[in-house]
Amino acid sequence: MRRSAILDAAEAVFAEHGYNGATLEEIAERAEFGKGTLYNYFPGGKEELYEVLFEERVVGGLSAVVEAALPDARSLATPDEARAAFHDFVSGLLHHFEANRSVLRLYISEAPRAFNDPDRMTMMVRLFEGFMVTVTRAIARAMDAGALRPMPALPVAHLLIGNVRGLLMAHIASDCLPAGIHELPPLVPDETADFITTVLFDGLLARD
Amino acid sequence: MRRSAILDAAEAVFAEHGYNGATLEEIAERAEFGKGTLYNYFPGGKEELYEVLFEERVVGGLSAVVEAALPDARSLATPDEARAAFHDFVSGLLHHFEANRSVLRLYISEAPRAFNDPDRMTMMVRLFEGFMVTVTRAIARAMDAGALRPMPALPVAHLLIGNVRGLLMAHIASDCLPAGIHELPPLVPDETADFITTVLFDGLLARD
Amino acid sequence: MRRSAILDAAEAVFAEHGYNGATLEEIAERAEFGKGTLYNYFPGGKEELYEVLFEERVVGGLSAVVEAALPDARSLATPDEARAAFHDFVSGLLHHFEANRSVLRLYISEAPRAFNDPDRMTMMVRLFEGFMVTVTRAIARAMDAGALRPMPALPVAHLLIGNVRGLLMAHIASDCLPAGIHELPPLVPDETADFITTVLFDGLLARD
Amino acid sequence: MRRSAILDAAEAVFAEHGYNGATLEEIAERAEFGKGTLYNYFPGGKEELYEVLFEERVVGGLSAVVEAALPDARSLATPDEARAAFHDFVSGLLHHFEANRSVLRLYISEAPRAFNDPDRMTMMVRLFEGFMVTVTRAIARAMDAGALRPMPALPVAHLLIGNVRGLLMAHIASDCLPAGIHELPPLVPDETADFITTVLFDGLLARD
DNA sequence: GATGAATGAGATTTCATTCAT
DNA sequence: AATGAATGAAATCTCATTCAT
Repeated sequence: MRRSAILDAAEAVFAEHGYNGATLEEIAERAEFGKGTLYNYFPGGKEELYEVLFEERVVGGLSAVVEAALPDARSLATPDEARAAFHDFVSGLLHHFEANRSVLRLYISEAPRAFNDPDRMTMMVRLFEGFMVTVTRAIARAMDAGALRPMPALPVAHLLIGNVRGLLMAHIASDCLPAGIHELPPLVPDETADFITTVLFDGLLARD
Repeated sequence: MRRSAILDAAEAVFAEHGYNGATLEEIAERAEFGKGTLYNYFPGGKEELYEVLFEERVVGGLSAVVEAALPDARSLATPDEARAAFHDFVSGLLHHFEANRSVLRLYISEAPRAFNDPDRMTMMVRLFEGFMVTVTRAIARAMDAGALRPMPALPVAHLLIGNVRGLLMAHIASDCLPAGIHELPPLVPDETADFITTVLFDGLLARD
Repeated sequence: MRRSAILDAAEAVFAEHGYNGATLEEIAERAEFGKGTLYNYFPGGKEELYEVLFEERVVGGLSAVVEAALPDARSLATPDEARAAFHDFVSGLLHHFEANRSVLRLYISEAPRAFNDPDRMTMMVRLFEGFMVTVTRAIARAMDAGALRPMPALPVAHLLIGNVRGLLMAHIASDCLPAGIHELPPLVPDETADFITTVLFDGLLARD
Repeated sequence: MRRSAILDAAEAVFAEHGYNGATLEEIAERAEFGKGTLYNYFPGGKEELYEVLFEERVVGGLSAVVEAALPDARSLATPDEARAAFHDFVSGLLHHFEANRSVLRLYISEAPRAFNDPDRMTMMVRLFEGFMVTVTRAIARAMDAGALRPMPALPVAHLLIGNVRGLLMAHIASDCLPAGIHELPPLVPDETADFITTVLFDGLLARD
């Protein structure tokens, strides 16, 4: 209860100001707690708050999405099945992030902090490992079944995630802009999922 | 001379520690200058150093690559021409980043700082605008010529960039890891460019 | 019952970490009470705990020793009687502290805290007054009886106490040291009492 | 210059409030420096300030005294020579501390902090080692020469130091007291040295 | 121009104490 | 009487920036 109120506040403040710009003062204030209370729930302080947020909210959310869309039980044996499944996955990600704007901000803007510190990077890799494994396994299954062209599955997974992240970055960039500088149409999850799925499955080349 | 020695030092230190972790002390030391001297060359201090670095090195490098591979003069009228041109582009990016590791680190891990501050974001969008416009225009040309399937060109540009960034992120992540946690094969620019081009142009679906 | 369980815990924790290093959290934990309960028994909090400990355990113990060895009723009329009595006193102190290591730690390392605060110093002086008076009176009696050389009795009392404290400090110092740095033989109360008594009564000068 | 101004301020503040009660704020204020300046001179912060103070001022002062009074070259072959030398030593200590009140306060009230931390204790033992060795060696020489009764020299050194410290503690205690609670006459270094020397060399026993 | 000592705002963190339950 | 979550004052320490030399 209290714990999640603190996490809510931390999520908002980290998303708005970034890890370094966020102050415990502001988090405590927004949570309507004293500063010291944070340390009762998260003795590790700022860093622990950040990690828990990533674990529970960022990765937790992504995992829920991937497990809903790409369970091991789902058949990916035909091109249509594969396309439908990955469409669901991409669409799920977009819906999830649309509904959790500040989680998205955390993911996009704060995850790269890990590149400056091996410990943080190790933590991140561990956190995202399950997620990546599930995605990669689904891709491999579809390839094994002959639905997808045989390729190294892990790089394909990175491409897929990179596609989603690329579009999301472009879209939240506009949130941060004063006005009309960026002309992207609003992100409509299902249309965007169609778009990504089409490019990725059918390729950019014109066909007759 | 001095100026670029300072920038070299700043590039290295920002890349290693991130914007917040970098100290002017260390930059000055590595540049073999006094701290005060930095302010003669970059009166705006740390923030200006960061901006100049992005402008001259990150964006400058990207622009050189895109202009080499996708000049307006290059014909993109047939699928093969388009494929070859974009392959050159991706390959150029990968080669550039392979040769400029710390620029890559800046691009991947420090650019997202912009999401926490509208001013910085505006700057970033301006800086990257030319680059994005050139990529987008090339895509649009190939579509207009019938080489590529007609789609909104800007989102496709974001996808393309996102693909490259996704793979690069995965690769520099392993640099930051203790050992053997991540099993990606070493990034070979031309093979990786083949891979990205194939997926993007032909799609993942198996074809007979 | 409860009260003394709390004092036991406080004694241990103060002895181990010093006044400032001790936390009520740890004291409560070791006493197996809630933190709030401490305030039911010792409304003055940390400071009161410390004072009570000094009064009941440090000074209380010292007073018991001095009253056993140097009661007003004990005859100190001859050199042998005086020597025996003070030997008993010193030996009693050493035995007491040997059996109460953490009381000793409190006495040696935490009493000096009083020097930083007149109120605490006043308290300390009051607490130790009875003890010092008894020692001083015994010395004065022995002097009046002609057993000891006439000298100002109070400074002699400080010397005597200082001797004991000096050796004790040297000995507990070795407890705190990593290994073999300090070469003092183990403190054997009766031998050490012999030693102190000999020096103090007979002097260091060689005699024939 | 600056460095010693900071040390002067730190000495005064530590002496007045003790290690824990002292704040860097107050030290900086008294030194008429900004807080940050302290860290230019003493990067280790409060702890380093404290260590340097002990090394340079407390131990440095004691070593100067002991080397002046008890150099290896001084003959301690007869009782009179020994008595004179140790009288000089005690008198030197008392003069030194009379002239350096806050150094005395540091020595008396802050050195015991070491008992709560092995690292600090190790440091203290190292710092005081040279001093103790010199005193002990002088005692041993006097014993070897037959001037003093043969006894273990190190414990005798602790007794001697303990005597001085005991009297000093009694005297600075009165400084901390409101008024007239403590009746010690003012400490007159040479008389007090006579007193200590007499007790220690001739013993307390009355002689005819 | 070059320097680096000085600065102090501002951040994180600790913990004695309170008080509603 | 017993509790321990909540509190926030207060402490240490960092570092971008200034400016006299």
